[in-house]
Formats: sequence, C-alpha cells, structure tokens
Amino acid sequence: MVLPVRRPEPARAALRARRLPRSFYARDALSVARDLLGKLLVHRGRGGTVAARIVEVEAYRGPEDRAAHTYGGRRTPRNEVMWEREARLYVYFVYGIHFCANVVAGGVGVPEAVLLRAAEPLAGLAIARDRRGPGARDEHLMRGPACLCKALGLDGAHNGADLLRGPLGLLDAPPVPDAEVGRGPRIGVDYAGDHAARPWRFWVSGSPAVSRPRPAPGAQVS
DNA sequence: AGGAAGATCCGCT
DNA sequence: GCGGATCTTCCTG
Repeated sequence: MVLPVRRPEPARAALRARRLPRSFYARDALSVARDLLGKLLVHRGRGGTVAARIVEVEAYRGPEDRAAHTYGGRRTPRNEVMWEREARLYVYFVYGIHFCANVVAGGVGVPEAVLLRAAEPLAGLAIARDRRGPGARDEHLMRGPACLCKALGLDGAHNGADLLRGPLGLLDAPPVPDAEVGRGPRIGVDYAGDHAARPWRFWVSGSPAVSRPRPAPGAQVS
C-alpha cells in the first residue's frame, strides 16, 4: 500500500522564515523599496493568517520628495508615523474609500516610506477572497495598493503597527534578481511636477499581480 | 469656517 | 477610456 505522499507545501516552508531585522528598514527608501520585492507580508489576524509575496512597491523620500506626504517637512497627525522609528506600518485613507499601506524606512526624523502596491497571495486564499468579495481572480486579489490592504485585512487600526513583533510582519525570502526587476515612474503623482518622472516604482517583471506592468509611454525607465 | 484635491477601484460604454 | 463613489486632510482666507 502506498501512503499518500504529502508534498512539501511551498507556502508553509516560506512562512517559516525569520522576520526582516530592523537594519533592513534603517536605510533610504529607494534601497528598502528595491529589496522589499520578493519578501513576504504576513498578517495573522482574526479568522486566520493571510500571507503574500510583494511584487510592486514605490519609494517616497521625505521632505525633498514633492510626491510624499512629508514633502517640505510637513509633520501632521496623519503622517506622524513616517517621522518616527523605522520598521512600522504607515496606513492612510484615500478617496473616501480606500486604505493604502506603507513600510516606514529611514529612521527617527527621516520621514521616508515604501508604498506596498501589489502582492501575490501565498496563504490564506479563502480569507482573502472573502474580504475582496466575488469577481476578482486569485492573482488579482492584491493588485493595487487598496486591494492589497483589503485582501490582507489592513486598515486604519494598523497605522503604526510594529513589523518586528505582533500580528503583522515581513519575512525574509530570496531576493529578486536585477534582471527580473522592472522600474519606472510612480503612479498617480502627476501633481508632483518633475518629481513625478523619477523612477521610484519597482516591480517584479512578469508577475500577474503587478498593477500596471508597463511604464507610461515615453517615461524614463532606468 | 470652507473648500479642493487626493500615493484608488470598479463598472460601464 | 471615463467618471462616480465618498470623506479625510490640509491649506487658505
């Protein structure tokens, strides 16, 4: 009699990885953004755990970045978390409907962050589907910053959440090689003048979960 | 005190 | 491709 062979489940193995150390976050947002590609975002919430592989991010670089909430050194109740210690989550509300989540980079007084724009669902698919409702294909459950938050159950209550402890975490995973990294201008920041053209958006080429796989026509891609 | 715009998504045409 | 939904935040007067 042949025993049923339980093939090692890739997600389970991946979720055993350690959390990224604080030093990972204590760098400029561009480096953190690039290196976040391929890492795993995990939320152990009520109803179970949802995990995802990050495939699209954007760097927001503090006071000098016209597209950032902290442009010009503005410090407000909303963006307060960006000014504090790195390795926390900055969640804000947009368009009266959606939440977007950022990973705080830099350090105390260095208000930089990385917007999480898209991810590939890895575990907790049933929960993610339920949160998103009918209509979305699995590979699109977390395509776009607001969709990502919804599928992972992130909202304003998670603003300031520590990523080194507690139910929210970022786990280490193999780096995405340069050859597979796409780069281009950020989305939805046309108001930022010349800063809008800066190629501070990074994505994993070929991932079906990337929200906009191609850079805008004529955009500088470097 | 008021208003304008927003780091978006989805459905319809 | 376009626009509506929906409300917080911040700047101006």
